[in-house]
Amino acid sequence: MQGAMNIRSRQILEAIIEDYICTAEPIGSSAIRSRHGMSLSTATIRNVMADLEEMGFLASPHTSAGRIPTDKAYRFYVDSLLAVRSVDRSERDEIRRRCSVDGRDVDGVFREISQMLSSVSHYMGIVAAPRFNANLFRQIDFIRLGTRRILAILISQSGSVQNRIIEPKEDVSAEELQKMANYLNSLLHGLTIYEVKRRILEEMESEKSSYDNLLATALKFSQQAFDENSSELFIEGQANIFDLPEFADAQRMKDIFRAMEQKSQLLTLLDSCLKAPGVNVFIGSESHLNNMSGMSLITSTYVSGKNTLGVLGVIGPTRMGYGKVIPIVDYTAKMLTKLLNVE
Amino acid sequence: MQGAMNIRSRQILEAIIEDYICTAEPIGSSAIRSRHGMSLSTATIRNVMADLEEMGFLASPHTSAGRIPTDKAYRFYVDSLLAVRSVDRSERDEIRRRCSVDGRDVDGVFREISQMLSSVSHYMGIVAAPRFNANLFRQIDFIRLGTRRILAILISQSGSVQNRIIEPKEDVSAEELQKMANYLNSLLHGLTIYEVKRRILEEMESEKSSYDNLLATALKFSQQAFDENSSELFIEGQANIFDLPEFADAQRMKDIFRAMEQKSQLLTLLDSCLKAPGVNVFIGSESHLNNMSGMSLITSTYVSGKNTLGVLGVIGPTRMGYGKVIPIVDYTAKMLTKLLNVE
DNA sequence: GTTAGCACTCAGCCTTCCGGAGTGCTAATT
DNA sequence: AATTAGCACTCCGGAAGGCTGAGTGCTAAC
Repeated sequence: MQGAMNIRSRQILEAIIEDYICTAEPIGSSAIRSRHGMSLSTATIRNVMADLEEMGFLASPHTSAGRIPTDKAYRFYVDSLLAVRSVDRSERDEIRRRCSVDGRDVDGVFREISQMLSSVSHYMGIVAAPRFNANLFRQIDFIRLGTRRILAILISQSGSVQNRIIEPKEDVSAEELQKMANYLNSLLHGLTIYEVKRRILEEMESEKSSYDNLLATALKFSQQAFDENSSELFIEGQANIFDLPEFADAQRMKDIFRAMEQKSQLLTLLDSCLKAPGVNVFIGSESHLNNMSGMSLITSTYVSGKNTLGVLGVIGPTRMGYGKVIPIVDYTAKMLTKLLNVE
Repeated sequence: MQGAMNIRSRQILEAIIEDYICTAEPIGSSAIRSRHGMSLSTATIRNVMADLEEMGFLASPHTSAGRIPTDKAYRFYVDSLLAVRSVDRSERDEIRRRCSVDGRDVDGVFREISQMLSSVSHYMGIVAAPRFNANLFRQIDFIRLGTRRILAILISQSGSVQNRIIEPKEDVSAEELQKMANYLNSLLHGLTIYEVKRRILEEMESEKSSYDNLLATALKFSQQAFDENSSELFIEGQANIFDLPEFADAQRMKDIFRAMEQKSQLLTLLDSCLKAPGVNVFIGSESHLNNMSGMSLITSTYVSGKNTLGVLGVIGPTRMGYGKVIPIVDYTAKMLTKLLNVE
């Protein structure tokens, strides 16, 4: 029996995990027996539980409490035990209903989807808007706001809009700005933003000698305009998490709150998901994020054509309803993909 | 002595308020005597305190604890006792340093200022971006994202950028869109957004009969584009609040969190400040917001020309350092005003 | 009007004391 | 050899009691 993972052990592990997902309380041997109609005695179940604990699937908060699944247990559950259901009818309707763009602003679309994810899953929704850099250049506009103040508007192929305020050393007239925009629009047409940046640098190099002031200025502006921009992260429904019993403690709440406040860490993690298509599940410490112990993250990517644009997902406690949430995330990612690919 | 507010009572009230602001703990008669070098006996102080309690300036959590200032006390303190200092040198430098626009995006400016307010005050910073409606129209652009999908970009005089995705029933070519934009830009030039909306309705009415399809479509698009948009609210530094002892309790934290999550209530309050120029202080229940008991809000307005554009401020516990925070909010509002009025 | 003195109150903390849930071990049963 | 009944043991959590110290209100003296 030692070390082996026979059918009975699996059943018991599964029972514990599923009960714990519901109750958030340590599960004892008798609870398993009664709630799952097992024909085994509690003593036998205890023996199995002791084995499972030795194998690292279970832990006990203290001697006389029941068992709690470890991260390893959830991992095993997700990989081997879980029957991934399809999305419920009502959830599917809700997702479809709230995946729309008409009349919204671009950010609003992502924010809405994040909200939708949180309300459908009852955990936190998270959507990383597409990195502007990963996009194709579409158009740049310069608008003169006043003396020595210019608004640059950048638009990508997918419709993301960025703006930058630029304060040049010398004033530039509206006509000159128009010329600059025309020049840049023809120069940069059809490039990726990444290429755009390189192109601008090259041009600056060659333009330096020609002393064409207007073009030089145009390039300088555009360089500023395309300067690093952290892609936006929409996290919604944090209140959902705070209602869960395992986060009732004030310190725990603060930790989570801080983790969500520094979005850069999360972004790095989500960025790494860009390379892995489809659904990803990070359980507890697997995310390697501070303050994220006890939390799991389920992500999926949304794409446009061949480009993976961004990542969305759900953050919840490790004892989250994986069987329900995974399909939700998956379906939402597909809906968003569809939404962005109307041509 | 009954009811009267003589100098000694004031001094004692002030002492209690200031001590409580520092310690967040009920203040007893002996603490006042020792910490403020009073030549009175504790018994006398107690008599005064009893009077102040009767007048509604003090409350005691229970019989054998010290006294706590009420909202009424803070109000009296702010109105009558408080010596408003000017901003510290170092704070002023920090504010100036972080009030800049160069290279930022428009929202980024407001977010940064909100962050700055929170880090300088050690409470929460809050900035309501200008309501687009309160602005002057500058420019509209239509960009064709694909079949039956259009991106409208609206720019106001002050440089706020809004965008809307529109899904028309029939496809429209890029050239037609250009024509529409030109038409609208000339039609709406120099109007306030508010007038713009009315103008569009009027035009739609008269255009209806002429059956010029292009113009009708243009008007329909612009109507959608100018549709209601909730102005953005940037709240930063919530973690500052969660570290205060009075919010150490989990329930309290949840309440605040929820209050900040529903921004619409806060927006209504801030909107009401638009009419009142200069610094406003809402103490505790004065804000009439749910879940805002125990919190105070200090606001000021920033303007452009004659238009009051928006509101910014600081949210903290009622026992906040009013003497320090009021000048900070005031100075920041002035700096932002200055920043937006470079012509 | 002010103050010293004193009895009184009460939150906070510590300790103690159960009860209950759950365990691990052992010996009996299948 | 696996399963089970039985039992002693552990330990959390809540209830109850007691003590302390800070602070009060009142009264009588200054």
